[in-house]
Amino acid sequence: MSDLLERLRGRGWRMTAQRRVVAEVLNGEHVHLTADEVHARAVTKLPEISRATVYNTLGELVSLGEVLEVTTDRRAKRYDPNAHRPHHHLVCARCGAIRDVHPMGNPLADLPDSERFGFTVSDVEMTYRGLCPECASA
Amino acid sequence: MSDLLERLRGRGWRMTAQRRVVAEVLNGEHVHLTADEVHARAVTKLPEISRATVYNTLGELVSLGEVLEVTTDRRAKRYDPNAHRPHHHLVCARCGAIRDVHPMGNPLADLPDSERFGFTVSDVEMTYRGLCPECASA
DNA sequence: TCCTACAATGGACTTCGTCTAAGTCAAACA
DNA sequence: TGTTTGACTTAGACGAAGTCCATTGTAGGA
Repeated sequence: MSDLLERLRGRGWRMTAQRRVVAEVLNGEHVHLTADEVHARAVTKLPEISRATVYNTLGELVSLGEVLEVTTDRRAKRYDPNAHRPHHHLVCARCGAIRDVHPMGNPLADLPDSERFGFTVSDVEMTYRGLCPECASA
Repeated sequence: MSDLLERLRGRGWRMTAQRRVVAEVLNGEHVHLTADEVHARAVTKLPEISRATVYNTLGELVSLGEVLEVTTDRRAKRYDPNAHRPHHHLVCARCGAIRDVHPMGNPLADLPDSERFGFTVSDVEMTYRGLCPECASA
């Protein structure tokens, strides 16, 4: 994750304690935290950090392309640091657990011209839904 | 749409003016209204209908499987009466226009076992994004 | 060290949606 | 047809998630 900090500094990001802490919290595989969860963890490292700053910093990381916003339900947005490798999501319908997945095939090619309505289609988001092992056996 | 009203009555739905109006508003192809838009249109036919009733009725139509909830952005949920034929959505990233689309292929089969993490996968939602003809030429 | 533009703060505000208590009415039944 | 009753509707309070803004603080360059 220090690569991230380096990259950000290289882009002219002013480095502050708050931004460093937010970047540190967003680290790992299958990490999909809400803004409030990020805030809660950031507070343990930097007690005076405000919610607004967490929102601002997450928004900046998203527009820099370093973090993805994930919306799997109508609750809070989640932030996914795995922006380098394109992927989709698998969500447990009961407990909300999320996994990053990499389906085969090319879904963009699966949309015929007759179904494009003249749109310039550039991207597709897929959300698989089901039950995780724990919820399926419960 | 009177089929819908018949089906609902057959399921023991108490028929009220409010419910009839909501069902009438949700009629057509490529209809994806927010709850407030449904309310605004319902009010022109039945001025005293309340927002809460529109929310209640939409929620009931969704749990009866007659209407789908669509979330294409972080704004309000949209309600899609095209629940009979499974489909996905194509969304304009600039103006938010939505079209129902039917991609080829079977995206569920495209998720290898090694990418299922033990989940029982039952469904997939796809959202294509791009620019509609008007926004692309602007 | 000082300056200044950029960042952080906290609280008010907005949007979307849910809940509640009280009033109303569709439809079953006499 | 009139009565009755419990489901339906209403208005407004409430809540969660997120944005905005005026003020205060500070990173990093001169």
